[in-house]
Amino acid sequence: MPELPEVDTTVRALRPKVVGQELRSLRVFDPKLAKLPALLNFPAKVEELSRRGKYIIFALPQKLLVVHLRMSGRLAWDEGRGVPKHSRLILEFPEGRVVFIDSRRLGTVEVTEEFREELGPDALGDLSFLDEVLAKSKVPIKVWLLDQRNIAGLGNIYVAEALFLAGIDPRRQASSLKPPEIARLKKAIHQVLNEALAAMGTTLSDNAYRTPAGETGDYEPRVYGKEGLPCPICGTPIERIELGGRGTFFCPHCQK
DNA sequence: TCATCCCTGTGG
DNA sequence: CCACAGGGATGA
Repeated sequence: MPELPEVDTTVRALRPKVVGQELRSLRVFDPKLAKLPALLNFPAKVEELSRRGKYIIFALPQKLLVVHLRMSGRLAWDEGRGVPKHSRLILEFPEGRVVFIDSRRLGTVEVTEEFREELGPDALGDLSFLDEVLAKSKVPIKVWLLDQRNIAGLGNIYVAEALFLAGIDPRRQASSLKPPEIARLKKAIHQVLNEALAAMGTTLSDNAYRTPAGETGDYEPRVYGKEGLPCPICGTPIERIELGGRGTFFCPHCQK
């Protein structure tokens, strides 16, 4: 579910709750995560909470607790004591707890000493590197933008949205983009991400992403998931194709 | 570079 | 029942 805006919203909401607080214990509800508690010494003060791409990093003394939400994961903050449905892990703090809820159980949590993921530059940062790098790749631009080693943070929704705003067909070879198109793409990526951040992300369906406080994200996609519905610009029905094994939505008239 | 797999839930 | 799902690792 979560892409950069959802992860960033999660981190910003949790930061004031956990930074400087003592992590008292981990409660595990999924055998896949059974080894985690033994890897930490409790209590462990949270020194920092940060985002790298779509990863969430709790910095503890000498250790990093690294969470990736994948498709259906989310982090909730509450002061309750029960175990919410689909809980996989609970981080206990004196004044509340972070609950890792993940119905599909594809999310990952690990403890390491050093963050070692091959991530491209953050999608929210300076995108001037695209000028040079896109020219070298023959893969469809949609597939290129989804690869976190190229650019970190974009996922299936916001790639679709950015390519729509930029007026670029997702099937185009990355190397075929002309300078004006790349300029439009950079602008579109930042616009879409900033819109989504302002809306606290995208909640597509009921049981999906929520902020840690349980609020929905109110970003409304223009083309993602809109197959058959009229393009918001020209009215042409939005098409759905498959690219890189993922559903891909676009306007065949506006995106060339 | 592609298919397959990891999992479970939901909607048509 | 099958198709599909906001992600990513893996092996062919």
